[in-house]
Amino acid sequence: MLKTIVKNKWILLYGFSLALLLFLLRWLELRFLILSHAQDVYNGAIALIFTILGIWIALKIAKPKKETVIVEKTIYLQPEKEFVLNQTALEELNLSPREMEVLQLMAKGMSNAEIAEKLFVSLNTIKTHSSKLYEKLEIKRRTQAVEKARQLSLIA
Amino acid sequence: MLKTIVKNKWILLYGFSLALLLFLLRWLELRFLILSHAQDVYNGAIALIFTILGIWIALKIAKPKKETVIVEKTIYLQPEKEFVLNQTALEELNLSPREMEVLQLMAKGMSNAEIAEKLFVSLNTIKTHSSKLYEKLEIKRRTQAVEKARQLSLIA
DNA sequence: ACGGAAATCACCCAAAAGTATGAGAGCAGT
DNA sequence: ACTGCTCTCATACTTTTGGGTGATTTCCGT
Repeated sequence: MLKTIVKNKWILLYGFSLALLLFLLRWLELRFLILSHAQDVYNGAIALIFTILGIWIALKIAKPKKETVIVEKTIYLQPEKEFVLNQTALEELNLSPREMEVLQLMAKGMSNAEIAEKLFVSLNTIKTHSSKLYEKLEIKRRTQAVEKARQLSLIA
Repeated sequence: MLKTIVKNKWILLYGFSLALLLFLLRWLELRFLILSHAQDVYNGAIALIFTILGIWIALKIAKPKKETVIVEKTIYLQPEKEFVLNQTALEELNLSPREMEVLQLMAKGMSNAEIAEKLFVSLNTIKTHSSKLYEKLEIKRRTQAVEKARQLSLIA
């Protein structure tokens, strides 16, 4: 059942890619035809395209004229205490590397979706990791995870 | 359909890479063909001239960009072992007493429901407080609140 | 080669959190 | 008395998070 679905996705995506490809080829062909039949149109197209290209290049490369607005922002810096990871607690909890990673990103206030994106995995995967994390830490919520991890010196 | 595509990043990337590659090859081929024609120099000239024209236009048109320069005023806090509430930051944020209370309970890993019970108000009230809290702290989520409050030494 | 752990992902459902909006009560300063 | 702020609560809706289950793949140790 699941296998079938996965297979279908492949086919769908393959078809999509193929369609895109054929479209591009067709477009190139058309361009080529214009070249051999209507030189003027072709020249015009070149002119237009390269004008746009020029504009684009200029906008990309040129240093923007700047109008500087200065905003002052106060930043409070906590002098770093040397963080020492609690190796003992870590081993006792038996967290996997990936789980630790997720825990750390969690503690930074990232959402599951953000973590998923950062680690380049799916949202579901992060959910699985976090669930196991909660199990191992014997907690219920993500804020408790952060709290507990801090207490155990698992994170800074 | 879209959901499916998003979920299969690898497949999507593969499809795109393939399409891009083939497109590139086609483009090179076309370019070679063009080079064998007589019109090329003329076309090249047009391209060059209009590129330059485009650049010129862009430079003329370009609006000055507003650039916000944030000047960071760093303040180092004393390296104390005991927790010292950052009074300055607290005043700047303009958090109400109730909001502070909620923030502290949040940091302990309590859920909104638990906080509501503890403070003997309704869940909706806590939601209102937390929303305002997020607004004032310029954040989106509860874990970020804990993180930020800790950085600012608003909580232990 | 087999078993187990880890990592990945899916689907469904439920709970918690968050957003938007409105509104009333109380309190302090002008 | 008027204004502004805080605290309170509600309703309705969306998003995020968490729980449970099961599948697949890879890698590691026996």
